[in-house]
Amino acid sequence: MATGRTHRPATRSRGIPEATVARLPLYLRALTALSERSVPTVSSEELAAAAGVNSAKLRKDFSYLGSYGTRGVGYDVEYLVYQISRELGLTQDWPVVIVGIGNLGAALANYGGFASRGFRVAALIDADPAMAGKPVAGIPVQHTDDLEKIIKDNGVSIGVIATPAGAAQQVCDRLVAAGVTSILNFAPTVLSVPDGVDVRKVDLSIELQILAFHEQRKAGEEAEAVLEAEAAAAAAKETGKGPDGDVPAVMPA
Amino acid sequence: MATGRTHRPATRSRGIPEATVARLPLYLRALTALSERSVPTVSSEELAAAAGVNSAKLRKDFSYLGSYGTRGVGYDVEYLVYQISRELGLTQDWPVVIVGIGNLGAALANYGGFASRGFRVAALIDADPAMAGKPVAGIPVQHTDDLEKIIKDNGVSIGVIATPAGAAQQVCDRLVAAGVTSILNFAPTVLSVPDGVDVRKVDLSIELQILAFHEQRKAGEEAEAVLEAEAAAAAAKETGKGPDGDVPAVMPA
DNA sequence: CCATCTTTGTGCATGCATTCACAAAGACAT
DNA sequence: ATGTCTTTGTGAATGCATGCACAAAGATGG
Repeated sequence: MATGRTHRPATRSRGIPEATVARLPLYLRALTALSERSVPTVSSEELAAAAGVNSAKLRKDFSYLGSYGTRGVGYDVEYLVYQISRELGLTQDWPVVIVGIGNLGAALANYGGFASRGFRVAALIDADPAMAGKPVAGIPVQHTDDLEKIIKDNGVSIGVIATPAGAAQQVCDRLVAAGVTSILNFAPTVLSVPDGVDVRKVDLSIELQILAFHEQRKAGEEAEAVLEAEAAAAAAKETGKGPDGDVPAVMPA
Repeated sequence: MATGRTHRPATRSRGIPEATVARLPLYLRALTALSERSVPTVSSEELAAAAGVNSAKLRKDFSYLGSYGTRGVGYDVEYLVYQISRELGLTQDWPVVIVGIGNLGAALANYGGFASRGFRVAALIDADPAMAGKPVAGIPVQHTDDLEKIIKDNGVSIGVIATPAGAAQQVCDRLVAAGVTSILNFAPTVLSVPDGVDVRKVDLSIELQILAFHEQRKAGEEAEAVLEAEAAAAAAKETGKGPDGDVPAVMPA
């Protein structure tokens, strides 16, 4: 942090909970869709459904922003879009650099939703001299040597790292030294950064592994249920009594 | 869920907390790196540092898996790699399909970390007939028409959606109907799925918006700190007393 | 102007996650 | 063996997030 304080002692920070912040973009997206359909107002129930959360949570989330709803009616869509945008800092322009223009970096550069909401790809940077000058998504790739200058000239404070894992920490260090204070990391590494720099991580392989865990659990439970059912059937045969009714019926694989 | 029960009543599920599951891949990656360097054992402190968490959390996480450590020594790296892999279901092969082979889909297909850990790209699927047959990452793209057959023939239970937002729900429905029970969604939409199907979402633009929020907050606090410092300076001038020592020194921008 | 009906905003209870702090376990030296 | 030293595993305390349930607010119709 620029002041050298890690956590300033709760001075006035209106303190929107992190979990709420993470949902605001979701609401914003749903609201934008409503706005495009010229829907004037929306109830917490409807909006919650569109955003995939429950309505009590949504109302509590909004309560942190202030009282923007009208009882008996709902929320004014346009007004709420504006308030959330402002709260998220999307009413200003955020220049972003993407470092590492491989498959993923190129995909990110081409990603439309990037530009749509206050974010602007200010530069693409790659370590491969052969890439330099080549346009990707209409933007010429620049060489890593100029990283610091690019950051400073464009006033960039958000950087996206899409390099191989091995290069990520080094790139990160240079970004931070040049003044970047928020980093979105796609490389499969834990980045270490000084206090005051935010890092968010997007990791393909981790997401898949979490899915695999649940997938396995589901398979295991199913097998277990089959065993239970068989045991129950055997017991029934044994004692002459039926199953206790609490065992779900399952088709043996 | 195949049994029709949404939450089976805590029957035996050894109940590893979700937050822990989400960290296991992180530990696994750190452990794999250690394993490659032939490090035999590691303490919770060291491993925690490598994974970017604190050691108490790590120990508690591992305690859900069982007692695999040795007091006074630490954890056996190889053994732990095996245990976590098994717990995550990575000792088996998970065929995966990627639907939507645009920039992002292609990047995912080319992503190495994909194949490395138990996951195998079984097929690439796209709605564009012009793509059909074209190889991406060495795998020929197949047409959406054959989606159901592909899923069934390959026994796929995990699907990755990298289509535009508009197509995502429809693709999702077809995947689920064909037997997929875990979905990794890159499209910026809320997917609705029946009970028993897991969805995880990766959303670029949401991550950036969260960063923007914090970035703005930092800027705001800095400005506020400047104001405070100025006020304090003014007050000091006024009363002849110095600042109270609790106000951080700041360089005015 | 009053009654009714809808929908918000929030106090409260509950449950999950994190962190602390320490006793118990074991290695290792003497 | 015995004592020391390291490091785990875990009870207990705290803090955060979720969801319920309802009172208060306001719209709307008669």
